[in-house]
Amino acid sequence: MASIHDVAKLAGVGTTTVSRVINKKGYVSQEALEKVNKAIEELNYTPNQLGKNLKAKNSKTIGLFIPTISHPFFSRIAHFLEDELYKKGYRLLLVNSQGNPEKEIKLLNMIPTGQVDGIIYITYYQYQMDFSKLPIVTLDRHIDGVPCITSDNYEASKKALYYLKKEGCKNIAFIGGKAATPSETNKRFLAYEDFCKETGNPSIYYYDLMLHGEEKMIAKAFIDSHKEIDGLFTASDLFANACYQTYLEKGINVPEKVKIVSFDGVLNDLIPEPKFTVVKQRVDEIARELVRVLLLRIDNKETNQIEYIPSEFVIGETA
Amino acid sequence: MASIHDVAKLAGVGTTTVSRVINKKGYVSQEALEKVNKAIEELNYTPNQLGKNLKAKNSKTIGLFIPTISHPFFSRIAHFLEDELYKKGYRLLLVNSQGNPEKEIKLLNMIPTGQVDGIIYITYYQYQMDFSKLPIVTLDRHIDGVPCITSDNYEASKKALYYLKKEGCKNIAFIGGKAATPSETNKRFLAYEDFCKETGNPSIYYYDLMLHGEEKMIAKAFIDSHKEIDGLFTASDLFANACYQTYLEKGINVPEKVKIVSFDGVLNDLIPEPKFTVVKQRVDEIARELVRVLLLRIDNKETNQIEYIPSEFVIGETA
DNA sequence: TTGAAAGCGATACCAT
DNA sequence: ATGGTATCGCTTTCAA
Repeated sequence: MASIHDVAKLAGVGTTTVSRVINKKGYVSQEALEKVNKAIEELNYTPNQLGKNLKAKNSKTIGLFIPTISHPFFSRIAHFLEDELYKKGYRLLLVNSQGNPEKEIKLLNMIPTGQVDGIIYITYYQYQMDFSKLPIVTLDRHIDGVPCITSDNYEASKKALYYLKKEGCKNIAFIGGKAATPSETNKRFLAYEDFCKETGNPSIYYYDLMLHGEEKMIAKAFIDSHKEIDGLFTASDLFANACYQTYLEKGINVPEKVKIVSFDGVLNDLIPEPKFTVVKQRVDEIARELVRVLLLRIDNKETNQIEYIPSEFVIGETA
Repeated sequence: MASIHDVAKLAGVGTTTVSRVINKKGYVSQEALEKVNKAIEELNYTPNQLGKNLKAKNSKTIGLFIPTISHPFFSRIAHFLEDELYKKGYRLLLVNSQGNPEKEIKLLNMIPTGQVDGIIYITYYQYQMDFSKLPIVTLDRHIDGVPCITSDNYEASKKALYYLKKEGCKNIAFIGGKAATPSETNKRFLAYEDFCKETGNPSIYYYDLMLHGEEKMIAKAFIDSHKEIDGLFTASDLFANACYQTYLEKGINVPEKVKIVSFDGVLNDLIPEPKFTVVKQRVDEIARELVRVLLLRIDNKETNQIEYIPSEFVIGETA
């Protein structure tokens, strides 16, 4: 592989001149320019990024720490993140860490080793580590001194709940998983609690630590023991789908007998029917903000501690 | 940030000795070892990977070129790829390139620039570029001189079709998208054609270039104009789901009136019901082989031109 | 056992 | 306008 020295030698100029040509920076005579370009062509030369990285002390790469890319919400956000980072001249390095906290700790080291310039942090584990000086930004999760981007979980949930009430539901239930760490997503339940207090709606809910994949089982047991439910607010699309299927099996019509509103909106892009009525998170906007704030942080600029991205309420066929 | 020189100076030894300690390589006296470790501790030193990369002329990073990570099959394969690469000491760099061939061409450059040591190539675009000398491996797709890993599309499809026949279907149809480039996935249709010839099953199919997201529309039109169908082999889970929903709307019972078998199996992990009867691709095995073969290639070792990974036939509720 | 020094590939200061 | 040279942080040869 040819290096900048080979090009310089062949062109009969110094490496500085070659560097100037490559980066279109500084004064280069027409004559030198042509000689250098010819040499580059001839040697099929490509500047080595590793050398640049070392000199520049950055890698133009961002790490994405995610529980698993194999989940529709996470893969969607990853998609937009990669797009947005590419536009800003960065690459995205993917790290799935669900079920492997050691891996996460080990790879957090990619910041001091220079392999990544910063990290977008979307995972659950908790350590006693000080993140506040690191170039990190989180989605949904609260970590001391680390900026957090999140949807307007509370307001959007309230809106969804009042919509169900307006549509005539008298016994609105909540079903959703609880986050293991302090997270904005828990405000979906908080909104439900407040809604019950405000309106006198009976408090009927499932809200606990759980694993992905258990939705159907939980939904079934919950629905079986709560025949009075006529409105359902689910904290995720996967739960909404599980509930919808459960009612379908029982021959209970949705939305006539029971109305369902879900928080998320990613399943609608994947599965054409049923079109769920959802609080749709603006995944593209969230990704854009995560990137914007992280790059500010890398640049040692001031950032907000937390930022709320407005979601959309989309009426589908389930409520 | 402390460098190896700072450590050497503080410990009162040469950089060589520090390097030996870090990499546990070569002879180091007990005394020197302790001094170095103490200095490392004191300076909170972490070896810089950028320097290592430059010296070693590799980045221990593999690029994954994928149409979009936001598709259940691709995100699943990405999950397993990252896992497997991590075990081998590599990182995964993600590139979504659907709708952006220029991006793909530009980033292919990460090989000569040293940003990635190799590429796992799962996209559709076609250029007149010679890939045969590059450290690349593909999933499903044929490119001259590039190793290809794929499922046993033909045999598995045949098996699925004969299963439908055995279950009593007389009018078995095929529905699926056609790949724009030479790809093993097209053998799903080839198997159907051969099946019709072998058994005298009438040839009823949709097989054309299409976009993700059009499944429902296509399925509906196809089913509307082919009332005779009593068995359906779909080339993807998203199609199977679209067909299932269409029959559901029409009040036609699956699997009693129409049986559906799908190729893929990723939707079953996401959505609990219906449990589709599927040819389930061994995504974990595929990922393992992609990594194994790519690393061989990077190492300039001989590899097979193509490798078939056996899939599993899983009986669910739709056939 | 140890360390000085060269070298990986690129950039940039500074003199010319 | 141009190029010699030092430098980024690390590994490795080779001589001591």
